[in-house]
Amino acid sequence: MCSYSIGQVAEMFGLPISTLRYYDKEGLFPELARSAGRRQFSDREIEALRVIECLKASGLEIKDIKQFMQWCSDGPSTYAARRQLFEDRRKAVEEEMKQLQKTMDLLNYKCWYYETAMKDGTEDNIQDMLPDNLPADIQKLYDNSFR
Amino acid sequence: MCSYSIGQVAEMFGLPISTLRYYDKEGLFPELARSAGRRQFSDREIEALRVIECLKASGLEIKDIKQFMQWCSDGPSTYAARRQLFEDRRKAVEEEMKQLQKTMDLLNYKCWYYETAMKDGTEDNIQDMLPDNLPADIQKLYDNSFR
DNA sequence: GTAATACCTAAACCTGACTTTAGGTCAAGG
DNA sequence: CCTTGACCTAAAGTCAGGTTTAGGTATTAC
Repeated sequence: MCSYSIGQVAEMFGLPISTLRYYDKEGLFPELARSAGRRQFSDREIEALRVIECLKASGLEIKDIKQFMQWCSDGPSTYAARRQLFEDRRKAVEEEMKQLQKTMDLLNYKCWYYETAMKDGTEDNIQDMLPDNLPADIQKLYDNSFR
Repeated sequence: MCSYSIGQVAEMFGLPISTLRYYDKEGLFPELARSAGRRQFSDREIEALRVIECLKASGLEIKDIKQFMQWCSDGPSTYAARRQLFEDRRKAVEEEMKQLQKTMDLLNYKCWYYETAMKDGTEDNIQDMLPDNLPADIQKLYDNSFR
């Protein structure tokens, strides 16, 4: 069984030590061991940290991550709840990716817009032709970013 | 030329009125007109708001969005800066999408994990076989989420 | 004329996720 | 011995991005 000090874990994950202490205080490591007052991170906590980063990236709040970690300590009776959580996060991330694609479409449109403006020396030409006589692929980018 | 009240714009964008006032206070509508003290949003501000939502979704902070809006008021001399901003945002969003894909991979792995655990009634079997004898596609999901 | 709406400002407040500060313990090295 | 380094706690501070509050104005509907 290997265990790591808080400093080693901070190094491994590129996180400040204060963040790990904060996570612990918020209940994200319900089974974290101590030796002479010092935290001893085991492989369980290393894997937990990977999941914490994933759930955070999916948009979950700390207090809900805490709930999940508690479920993990509660054993097999919480499998269904844990599975549902990951399902829900999957849906949320899918939504987020769709949103980001719309964002990307508008960014691409704007890049084209300013390239054209720089060629012309003015944006007036583009602005006037906004309705429909701009290149079909460009118009599509602009439209996609709406809905 | 049509103009909209703050209430109409809030309705159009599904935003609280207080948010629009806050954006205005932060300098996001440098050319916003007033009539008898009331804000009059024109098509310029409507388009600005679309861009604000896009830049926000790309991860840009309010103070940097303000800078961009200022550039827009400053005329053609800022075309290059504006273009560069959108380029940079495009890169940032690309990165974010890659990150989200890794997140998605781990979420998918975890969904499979708990489905299997529920079939088996325990997660011990899965945990023990973590190294390499799990289905290749599943192992890949787990690995992908690392780097 | 008076009451309901829709707007206005400045300033205080809120939330989540950390970070910083101040003061303390403990083990190893010179 | 005593100092350095790595750890500890509780509590206060920070920051972005708003939201709420308190008090006021102007227009419209009866």
